Amino acid sequence: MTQDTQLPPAIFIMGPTASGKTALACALYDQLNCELISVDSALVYKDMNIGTAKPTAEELAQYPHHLIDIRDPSEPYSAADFREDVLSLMADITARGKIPVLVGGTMLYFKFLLEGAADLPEADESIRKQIEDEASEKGWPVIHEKLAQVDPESAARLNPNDPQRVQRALEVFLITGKPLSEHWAQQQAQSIPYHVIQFAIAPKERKTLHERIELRFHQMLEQGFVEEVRKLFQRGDLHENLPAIRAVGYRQVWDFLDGKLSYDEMVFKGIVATRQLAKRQMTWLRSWDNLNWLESEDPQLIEKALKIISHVAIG
RNA sequence: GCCCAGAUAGCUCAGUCGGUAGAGCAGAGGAUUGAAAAUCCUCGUGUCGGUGGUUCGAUUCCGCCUCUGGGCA
Repeated sequence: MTQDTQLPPAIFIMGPTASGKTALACALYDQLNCELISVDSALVYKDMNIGTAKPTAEELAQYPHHLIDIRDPSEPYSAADFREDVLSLMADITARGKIPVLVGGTMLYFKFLLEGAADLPEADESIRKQIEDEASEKGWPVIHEKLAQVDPESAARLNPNDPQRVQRALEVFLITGKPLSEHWAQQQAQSIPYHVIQFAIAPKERKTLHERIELRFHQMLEQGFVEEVRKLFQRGDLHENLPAIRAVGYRQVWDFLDGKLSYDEMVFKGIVATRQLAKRQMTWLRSWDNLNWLESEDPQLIEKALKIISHVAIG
């Protein structure tokens, strides 16, 4: 990726969950002429506040974030939706003479923004259901074989046990009559029209991150996380297959409310799921290009970030 | 004090009719194109509680000891 300093600046703050991204973003908001955009697949949902570690209403009043509370938990949001929303927001913010500051842990969203995405149809619930019904009857390997007949390239790439991707590849073919691999081949290289300064923030030691995650999960429970999920549970129109209800912590509390887990099991599995999320986020970050790494526990954190920003973007 | 059952990977446990052992979970690494806080892949040496005996060979059989459950007094 080339960094063209003629382009307007944008700042990314990425990192695993519980690493202190929000605090850094708010500190930058105090120092820079900027607007904050959340890059988080769970913060988009209304009525999911405690378990997503969403900034509080007071914090949001002082530090407004775009792309928070923009969907009901019953309405799925996607990486492509994000790409469209964020590009339009970034253009508006830049037009106001401000710097867009993107903060979050949903790495696929950042990737879509940086590298673009193929021109593909959006999810089709009826086709997905049709594929799922067949899969539950015959098993996913049979669906994979079916995919191999129409899109051998994708089938070779995908594991037969990966229902989500096998389903998506077949879905794309059924909607467009063209294999996913062909859509990819036709994809145009898209570069982001901003001069992006990217920060990654994480504790120095994995152990520290694990401690922060465990502490935070217990704090969420004290703050009424179970009651928050109970309200969603009692609505009656939500279910475990929705992206919102599959979110870390929500899924485990949901299973507790459904009688599938004891309270202690819920707590253990909730913490474990959060650790595993953080691990996957770190995997993205390790091979990410052009990162400026910051340590969560560094007392000079904000100064260091500001120095890099003034160096690269303003100075 | 006596009887019974246990003691094996970080945790829960399986197993070896005697040839030094393997699952699940946890953990680690990786992948990631409209669900991504999702989904998937790879990775298992540990005085088999201690000690003595039998044996070519004991984690496995036997004795004793320690600890943990449960029962009887």
